[in-house]
Amino acid sequence: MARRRPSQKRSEDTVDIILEATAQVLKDVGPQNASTNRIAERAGVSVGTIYQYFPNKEALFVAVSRRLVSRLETALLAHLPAFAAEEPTAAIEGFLRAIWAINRADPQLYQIIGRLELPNALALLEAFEARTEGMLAGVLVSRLRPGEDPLLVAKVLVRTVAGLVQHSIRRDPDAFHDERLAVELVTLVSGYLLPKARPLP
Amino acid sequence: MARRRPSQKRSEDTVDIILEATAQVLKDVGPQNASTNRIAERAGVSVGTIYQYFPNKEALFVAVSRRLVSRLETALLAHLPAFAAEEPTAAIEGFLRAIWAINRADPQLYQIIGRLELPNALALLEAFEARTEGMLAGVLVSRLRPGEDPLLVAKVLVRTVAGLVQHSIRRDPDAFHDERLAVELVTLVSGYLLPKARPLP
Amino acid sequence: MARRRPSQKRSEDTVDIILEATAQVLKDVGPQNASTNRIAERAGVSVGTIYQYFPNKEALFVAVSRRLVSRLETALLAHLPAFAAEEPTAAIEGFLRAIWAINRADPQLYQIIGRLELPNALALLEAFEARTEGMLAGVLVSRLRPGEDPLLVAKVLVRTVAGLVQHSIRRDPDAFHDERLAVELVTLVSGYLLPKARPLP
Amino acid sequence: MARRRPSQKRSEDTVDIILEATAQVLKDVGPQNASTNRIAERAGVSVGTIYQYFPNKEALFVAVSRRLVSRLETALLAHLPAFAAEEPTAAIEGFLRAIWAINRADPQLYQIIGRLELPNALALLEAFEARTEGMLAGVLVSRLRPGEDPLLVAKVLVRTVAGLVQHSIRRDPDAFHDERLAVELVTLVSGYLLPKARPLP
DNA sequence: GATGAATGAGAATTCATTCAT
DNA sequence: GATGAATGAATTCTCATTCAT
Repeated sequence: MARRRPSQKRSEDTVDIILEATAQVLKDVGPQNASTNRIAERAGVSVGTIYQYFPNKEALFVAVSRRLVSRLETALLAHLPAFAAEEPTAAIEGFLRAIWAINRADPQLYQIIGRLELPNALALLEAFEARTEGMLAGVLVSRLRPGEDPLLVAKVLVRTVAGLVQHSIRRDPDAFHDERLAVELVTLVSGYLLPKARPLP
Repeated sequence: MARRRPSQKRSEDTVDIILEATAQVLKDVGPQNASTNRIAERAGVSVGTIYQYFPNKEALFVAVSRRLVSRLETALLAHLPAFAAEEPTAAIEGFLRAIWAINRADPQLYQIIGRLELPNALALLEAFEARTEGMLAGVLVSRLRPGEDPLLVAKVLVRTVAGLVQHSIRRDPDAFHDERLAVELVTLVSGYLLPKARPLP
Repeated sequence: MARRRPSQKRSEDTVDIILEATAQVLKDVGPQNASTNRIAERAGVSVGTIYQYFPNKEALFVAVSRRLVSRLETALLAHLPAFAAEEPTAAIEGFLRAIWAINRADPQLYQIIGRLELPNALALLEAFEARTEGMLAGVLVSRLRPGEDPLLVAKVLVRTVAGLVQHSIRRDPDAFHDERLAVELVTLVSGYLLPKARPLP
Repeated sequence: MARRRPSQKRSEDTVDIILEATAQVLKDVGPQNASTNRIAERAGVSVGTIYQYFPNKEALFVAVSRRLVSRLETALLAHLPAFAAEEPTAAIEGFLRAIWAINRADPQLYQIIGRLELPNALALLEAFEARTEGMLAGVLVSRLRPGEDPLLVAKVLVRTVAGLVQHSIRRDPDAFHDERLAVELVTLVSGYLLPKARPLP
C-alpha cells in the first residue's frame, strides 16, 4: 500500500511540494475539482511523481489532513499553559486564544478536510478534537465546583466556540478581525464558566 | 436555460417525486455518488425526464436546497411567537426550541447541502440563516438594555447554538437526546442573555 | 455487476456489434493491445456504450469466450451422430471431422482465449473441452474391448488431436489444407483405436 | 539499439541475475504483472541497471527465451543417442523420454514464452521445435519403410506428443506423474510408428 | 557502472447530458 | 411528455523509459 519512503533529500522536498500543492488546490478549487493532474501541475511535477509517494488520491488527502492536524496540535500545545492560568478571567482568555489560533492556522483547509467524506481523514480530525476536549477537561477538573462534569463542560465550550468561529469564517473570512464579536465571545464564555468555577481560596 | 415550467398536475407530481428522490439519494449515498441515473432510478423515471424539468444537475440540487429552506422557514416561523414571549426564561426556551426544530427537520440534508460546493445552494442557506438572525434581532430589539446591539447578539446566539448542535449531530446523530447537553445549552444561553436583558417593568 | 440487459432491438444489435468488434480486435492486435477504446472505435461506438452492457473489460472478454464456446458446441453437436457410426473406420473419420470443425470455427480466437489469463474465460473453455471428452467417452463406452477405460482413451484422443491441430495452425494458418497431414492423422488415430475396438458381431 | 556487451565478470553475473529474476517473476506473477520495476527489485538491482544491458523490456524477455531454448537444446541433445537405438521399441521410448525431458525442464516458462506475443521470442521457440523435428527426421530416415516421408512423420510425432503433454500440464501441473497417461502415450506412438518401421534385417 | 526519482503517454472507467424514437 | 441508448470528455492510476547524480 505505502509507496516509496522518501530516502533522499530531493524526495523529501518533492513530498513536501506535493502536499503543499494539494492543500492549495483543495482550497482554490474545492475537493470536487482537485484532480490529481491539477495537483501535479500546481506542484510542478508529473502525475507519476505523486504516485511514487502515495498509493492513491485518498492517501494523498489523508496525508494533507495529517499534516494539518499536526500543525493544529502544535498551536494548541503552545497555548496550553496560558489557559491553565490561575486567574479565571485570564484562563478564559487563554482558552479562547488557543481556539482562535487553531482556527486561524488554516481555517479553509480545516473545514474542507472536515467535509472530505474520507473516513480516514475525518477520523484524524475527530481524534484531534477529542484530544482538545480532553485537555480542556484536564485543566478544568480542579477548577470547577463539585458536581460539575469537566468533560461535559469542555465539550460545550469547544464545540460552541469552534462552531461560532467556523460559522463566522465561512460567512466572512475576515471575521477574525471583528473586534466586537471577540468581545461577545468573552462575555458568552465567561457567563457560562464563571458560575461553575470553584472560588479562589 | 430554464426548462419547461410544470403547468399540469401530473408534472408537479413528477417534479416532487424527483426532488424527493434526489434528497433521499443524497442522504443515502452522499453527494459524490448521487448520479443523475441513480436519482432517476430511485424516482422511477428515466434520466431524460429529469432533464425535462431541470437544465442540469446543479439546478436539481439547488431546487432541493430551496425546498429544504422553505421547510426550515416554516418551522422557524411556527416558533417565532414562542420566542417573543414576555418572560425572558420562556423566550430563551422558545428560541432554543426553534433552533432545535430547524436542525431536527432534516439534519442530514441540512449538512449535506451546506457542503455541496454549489454557490447557489449555499447562498440559499446563508440567506436563510441571515433571515433567522434578522428575526431574532427583531425580537431582541425591545428586550435588550440600551447600548446592546441586537443584531450582534442575534448573530452570536444563532451561530453558537447552531454550531454546537450541528457539531454534535455530526459526531452522533442521536445527540438530540442528550438531555445533559440540552441543560448546558440553556445555561450557556441564559448566562449570556439574561445580563443583557432590559429589566421587566 | 451486470449492466443493462438489452431490452430493445437496437440494444441487441449493439451488443452483437461490440462482441464482434472485440473478437476482431483480439485477433488483429492481440490481447495486450486490445484496449477498450480500440474496440469501441472498431465497433463504431463510443467507449461509454461498451460500459452500458459490460461492467468491465474482463466481462467483455468473457462474453466473447462464451460466444465462441457456444459456437464450438454447436459445431461439435452437429458431428456427434457421425462419430457414433457403426463402422469403426467411419466413426474415426467422423470424430476427426468434428475436431477439425471445432478448430476451424475460429482457430485464432480459440487460442487467444485459451491464453487470456482470465480464470472465468479459461473455465468456459475447459468446461467445453471436458464436455467434449465426456461425449466421446460416452460414444466409446460400448465400442471398446472390456478393460479399456473410455474416458482415458477419450482424453488421449481429444488432447492429442487438438494439440496437433493447434500446433500446426500456429505454425501455418493454412495447415488445414495439408492433405498429407490429414492422412497421417487418420493413420495415427486408427493405429491407436482399432486394436482397442470391440470386434463387430 | 544494442546496449553494452558485458565484458567483465561482474557484468556477466549481473546479466545472469537479471535473467534469472525475470524468469522467476514471469512464473510467479505472469507476464501481465512482470513490470521492469518488479524484476529489478527481485534481482536486487535498480531499473536503471536493467537498461544498461537491455535496450527495452522486449529484449529482456527475448533474452530469457534464448536462455530457455539453449537449455532445451541441451536436454534434447542428451537424449538423441537414446532415440537412435537399434531396437524400435527402445527408440520410441528414447524419443518419448526426450520430449518428456524438454517439457520437464521448465514447463511453466516454456508455456509462458510461447504466449508472450513477442514475435522474436516466439520465433526462437519455433526454430527450436523445427530443429527438433529435423533431428527426429534425421534419425528416422534410415528406419522407415521406403515411401514414408521422415519429416512428415517427425512433425506428426513431435506436435502430437508435445500437444498432449502441454495440454495435460496446463490442466494439471502434476500430470507428469499420471502413469496411465504415459502408457497410453507409448501405445499411441507405437501404433503409429511400428507399421512404418523398416523390418530389422 | 549503478542508482532511483521523475516522466508522461496510455489504459480503464464514470457520468452528465443529448436526442431519436 | 417520457424514454433510455449513446456519447465522450474527464478522471484515476500504471509502467516502460530516461538521465542527473
